Amino acid sequence: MRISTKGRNALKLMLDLAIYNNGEPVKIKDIANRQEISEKYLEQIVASLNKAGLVNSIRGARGGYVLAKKPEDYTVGEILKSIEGCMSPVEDCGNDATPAGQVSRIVWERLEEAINGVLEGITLADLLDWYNDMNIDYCI
Amino acid sequence: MRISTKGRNALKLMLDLAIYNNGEPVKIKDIANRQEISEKYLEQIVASLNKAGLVNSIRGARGGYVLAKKPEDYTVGEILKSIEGCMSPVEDCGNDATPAGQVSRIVWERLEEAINGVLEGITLADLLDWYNDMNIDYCI
DNA sequence: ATAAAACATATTAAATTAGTATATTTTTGT
DNA sequence: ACAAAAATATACTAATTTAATATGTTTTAT
Repeated sequence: MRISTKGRNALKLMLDLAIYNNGEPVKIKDIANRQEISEKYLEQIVASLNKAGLVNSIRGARGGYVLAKKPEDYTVGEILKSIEGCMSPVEDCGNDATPAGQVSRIVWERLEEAINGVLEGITLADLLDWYNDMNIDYCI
Repeated sequence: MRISTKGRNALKLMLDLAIYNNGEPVKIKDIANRQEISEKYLEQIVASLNKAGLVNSIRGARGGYVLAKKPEDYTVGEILKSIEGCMSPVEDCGNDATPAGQVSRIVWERLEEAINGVLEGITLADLLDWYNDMNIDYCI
């Protein structure tokens, strides 16, 4: 019942993009240094985010990535789902036709609903706010 | 973000024990046939449940397993946890000291709370009720 | 005694995860 | 025009986890 490190790193990457969200594209190299994640690994992750349309890429020298929309318009759920597929606790929506399987499905459905409730209820803007609150000391 | 099949089979096993919960010990062989799960695989699973004290075993011929307490006294959470360890979405309770890591932790904490809320809120007796409701047609 | 059951341990095969490695393409600055 | 910097693409690998299977042993009722 774990979120993969890939998913967690995707969230960090998106938060980093939100933090450094001034017109300039943000380089993977810089994110890699700041977040202490391998550059090549991050490239794989951002490729998925790009394919999902969550980020825009600018190629070539002075290129990088920018958010495709405003931080408040991303939910944590959509970011994680772009990496992990759906957040269901069982695959195939648990299509186990046995009696015990059908009974269990009620559990999995309630669980998925609760998970989605949390993840759709938190936006990238929330993460950014928390980040800023956390660093309020350094801003005096 | 998946519940393992081992965990799901553990839940089916416990439900089966609850269904056939008349003084007699229930044989793994019978559970295996009813739930269509390999006998040897089930033995591994029930060994964990036994170690966790969730079931009692009766050895020897005519032996088997019985629930250690009443169905209403088991939560789905405790059953799954005895197999899967804790249900936290990140290991080590997410002790990532980086700023982005600390912000992410808020998400994981809320998620774990929601997951536990669901899983601790459903008991084995609930599963049994749902099972009986499901089969109400056959009881006429 | 023997059969039926739990119990114990080792092995395996496949899938997943978490990366590395290598090369190509695109764009900017000089 | 050219070099450097960046994204993009693809292939590979090593470790771990998962989902079993296999082989035996111990215990107990009949």
